[in-house]
Amino acid sequence: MEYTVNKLAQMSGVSGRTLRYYDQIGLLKPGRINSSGYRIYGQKEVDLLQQILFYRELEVSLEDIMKIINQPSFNPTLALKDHYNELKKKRARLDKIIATVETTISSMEGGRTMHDKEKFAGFKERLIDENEQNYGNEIREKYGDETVDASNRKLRGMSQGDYEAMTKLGEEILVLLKKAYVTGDPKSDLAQELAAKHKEWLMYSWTKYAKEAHAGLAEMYVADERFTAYYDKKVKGGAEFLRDAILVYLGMK
Amino acid sequence: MEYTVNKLAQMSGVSGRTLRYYDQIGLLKPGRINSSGYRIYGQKEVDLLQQILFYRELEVSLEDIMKIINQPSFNPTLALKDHYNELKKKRARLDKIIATVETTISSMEGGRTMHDKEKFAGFKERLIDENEQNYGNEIREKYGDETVDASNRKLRGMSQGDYEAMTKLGEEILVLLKKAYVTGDPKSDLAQELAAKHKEWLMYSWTKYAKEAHAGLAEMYVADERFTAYYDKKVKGGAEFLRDAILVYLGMK
DNA sequence: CTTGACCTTTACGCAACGTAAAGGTCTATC
DNA sequence: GATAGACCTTTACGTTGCGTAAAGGTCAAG
Repeated sequence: MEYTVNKLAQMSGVSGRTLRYYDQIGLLKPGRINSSGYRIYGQKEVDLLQQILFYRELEVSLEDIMKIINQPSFNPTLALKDHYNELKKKRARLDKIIATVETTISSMEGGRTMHDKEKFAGFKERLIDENEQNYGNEIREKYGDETVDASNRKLRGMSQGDYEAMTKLGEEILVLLKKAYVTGDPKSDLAQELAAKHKEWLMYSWTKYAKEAHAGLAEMYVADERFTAYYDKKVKGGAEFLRDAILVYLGMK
Repeated sequence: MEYTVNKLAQMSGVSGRTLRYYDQIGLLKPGRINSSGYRIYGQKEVDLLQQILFYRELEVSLEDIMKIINQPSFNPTLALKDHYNELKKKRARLDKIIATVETTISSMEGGRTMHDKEKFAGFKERLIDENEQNYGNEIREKYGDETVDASNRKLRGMSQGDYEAMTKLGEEILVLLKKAYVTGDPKSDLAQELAAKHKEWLMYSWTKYAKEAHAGLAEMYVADERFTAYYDKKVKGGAEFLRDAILVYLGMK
């Protein structure tokens, strides 16, 4: 069976222009040219075109496709593996972008000015939730809690940079707590700066901020001895002072 | 603080050309032009550039960025949501592609245990490889593409005979599809013969057979319009019928 | 006053085609 | 056998977001 450009085009789902272009760059030349200069494609070309379209579907560039099908010394498997790695990188980038867009939208809707890093954290939490909702039980049954928890940790795992920034901020807070504590006044500028920084610190791991939650946490610092111990380690009475500063900051005291 | 193009470029991590381009298309114009015609950017422009770069990172086109930042009536949240949907589609496509590449690679690998003829071809192949590397272009010039293409087919693991047999089998499959389709039953003997022949046909090009890969390909026949067109050309609904027959054949339906 | 680092505009190049435009060819019908 | 309409040809500009010369003006320092 022989075909003219547009016949072949219609058959294969590409445009005539595409076939002419492939001819032009030497990727797929017609089997012969008839007396009127028409391109005539035969069975061989049809098959080759299918191969070409297969690779094109895989987002291989025409240049690389040319190499794959024209040069016997070229290793198609290796080429595909390279390409595979590129695709994975591309998807990783895309995932990151999608996450950012999503959090950007939700922060736009919430009308809050969000920390870039906070946006990331928020998305991860939601991811974990969705993941758990959809596959949690199944995976838990199949692979055990260990696996699920590990994956959650991973999802939750912030970027190295975020983690470092958060840790650093946590240290700053302790230093600031010591300085503010000597003022003895939860309303002092230092104490209020402390409270603000504490909120900022929280935002690394919280997806949604509510005054009540912040206040509740502050109370917990005093009520729960584990927290108390953590802040009192730096300054005796530190937990209590921090709570008071936060309550003032929130306009609750 | 004021900056010339390249100062701002260095500060923001883009190229000077990029800034000139943004000026050209009206996306970001310098605050003023000095007496020598130099572009001078102020703080306002720096901030705007940062906004622009933020959106650019999210793969928003410059045209859309322009809309977002220039038109007060334009709803950025809606715009981002549209964009978000596009991104998700893009990722879905990418996932499909990656999956296909994976199965293709694994089917390409898997050793050369398949066809005896292919093993033989393996020897010749190495010969051809060395030959091509040294004399490839010369041969192409002297004997034409025909010769080289013939050897390519060998590289792909097929002898001329295999190639013809495969083509013939491919045609048989189309005929059989038509016949089987009229039974209307993917479980019918004819349909199952069809599926078996399809597997046989696959084995010409696959080095390793896996049910999952076969099933995946069957799904692709329906999902990918090019394949669908190919099989539907013979019988309307042919691709779908073939897929069902294969799934039954594989015990997956 | 020259040198070299900066700035300017103009313009071609990239990937993979889409889309005219201007013109030749085939086929069917009057 | 003329003519319309469908199909083919080549040429060439447009698309996106710049990179990369090329040809030339400007500025600060030695």
